[in-house]
Amino acid sequence: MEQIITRFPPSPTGYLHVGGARTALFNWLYARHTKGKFVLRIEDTDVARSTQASTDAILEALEWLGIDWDEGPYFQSQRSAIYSEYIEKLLSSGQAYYCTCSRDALDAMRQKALEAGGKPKYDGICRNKGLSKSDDAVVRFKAPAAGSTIIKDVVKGNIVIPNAEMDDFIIQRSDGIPTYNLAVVVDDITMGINTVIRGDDHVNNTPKQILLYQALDAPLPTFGHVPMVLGKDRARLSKRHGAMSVTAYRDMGYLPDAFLNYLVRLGWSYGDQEFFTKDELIAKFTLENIGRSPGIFDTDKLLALNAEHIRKSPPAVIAHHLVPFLKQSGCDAGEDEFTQAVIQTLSVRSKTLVEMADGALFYYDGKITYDNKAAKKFLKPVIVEPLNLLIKALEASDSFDEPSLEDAFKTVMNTTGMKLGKIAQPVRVALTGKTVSPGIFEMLVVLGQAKVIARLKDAVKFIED
RNA sequence: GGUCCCAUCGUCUAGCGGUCAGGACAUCGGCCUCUCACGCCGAAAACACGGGUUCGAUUCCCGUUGGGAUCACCA
Repeated sequence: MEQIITRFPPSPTGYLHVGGARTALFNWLYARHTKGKFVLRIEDTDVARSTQASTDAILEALEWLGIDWDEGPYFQSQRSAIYSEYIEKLLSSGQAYYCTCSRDALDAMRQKALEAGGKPKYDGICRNKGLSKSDDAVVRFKAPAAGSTIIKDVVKGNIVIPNAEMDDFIIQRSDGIPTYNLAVVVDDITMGINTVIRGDDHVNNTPKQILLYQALDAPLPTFGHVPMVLGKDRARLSKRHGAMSVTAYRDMGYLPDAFLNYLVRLGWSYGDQEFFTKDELIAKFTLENIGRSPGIFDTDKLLALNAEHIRKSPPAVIAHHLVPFLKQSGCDAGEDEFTQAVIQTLSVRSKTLVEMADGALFYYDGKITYDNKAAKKFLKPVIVEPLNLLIKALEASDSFDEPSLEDAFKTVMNTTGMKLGKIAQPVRVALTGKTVSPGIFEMLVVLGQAKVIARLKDAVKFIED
């Protein structure tokens, strides 16, 4: 079988948003699954709205997601010679023509059609005028007025669109720049793209593109239109539903693999399986399992999945993503063994990296500042004696692993008659400043003998003052 | 409005003619427990409606309703 070549063609008019990321992911996964190629193409024919900053932002987001490309990025703005060549082909074969209708005339035409209850389309008035090139002329494609065009869609099945729906659409603007439909088709032909997975919102111009393929005598790619992502109110996902930008999720402390996992499950399934590593996705992703109905973006589920990925990822991987957050909080952390040990105590109780970083700070702090309420409740004179006993026991101990720590605590429990719970909370506050933290013993081990004893002594002093 | 798409628990979904309609998130109970989590056990929760086809429809067909998309010298 022929090698699968897919593509992702964002237009650089903003950041990479959730919906775009999902179609990029589907194309990327399919290419990786089939050992094919994934091409990145920047569709910047809209000069007025395209910016370099947007391009950079999109590339940055893709890199964070781990979606890499085999070819590109190509820029449509640099390919005008190719488009001209193809437009010329269409012109000389009589499948396209120049049109000099003014925008005002066109607007009036639409207005009139609308009032008459019809569809606002171009009436083809210049079609047989045999106009030649001029400054204000656009190039239109001669679309068939009758019959219908059929899309063989791998996710939706056959879609039949009456050709009457299409008018002689513009393929080259008066400034010489090709329009979207023409540029896409020429690019896909010349780049060898044979699989086009894109959003549902494109089904309506797919027949136009099919007509162009046929006029250009080029083989049709496989089309697949995936349903849109909706917001909570069932309307198409937009800014008012919250974060749209992929990198915003990075900044909120999501793991890229968790985000990918969520995105792919929104509209694709593999039996009952919910959790996927990236490699599993590559191994299991196929077009047949893409759903046909639109899905609502659910941040609760994304959060739950993120928590699961945090729990199941190797500490070294988490460390890589966590360290920037730690540094942002002003702590000098590296992706070292200490940080990884810290992560192991925190991963089961962190839903995001932001949360994890927050819970990790006390490990790195020099001096602990006590939460007021916590100190008031647990750092009281009655606990001074047990704390001193504990300090003694810990100083006497020459190993500092969990069993020996448990022994130390038992000694204190036996001599004071206190239960573990009564001792653990004050110790927790002494070590972390808070009433919530990882388990006492695992935390002590990571913190180490010196820090633990110092902090306990600080606490005793704090109470006595 | 024309055209196109879609329709299973609140949400994501499994199901591909015969199932007690399954799983996950969220919700609500309980267990575990040094805090918080994790984990475990349990509860509640769905086939939009109406016609067909069939011995039998969640499943196939048609219609209704509802939702979405799109109708530019934007992509």
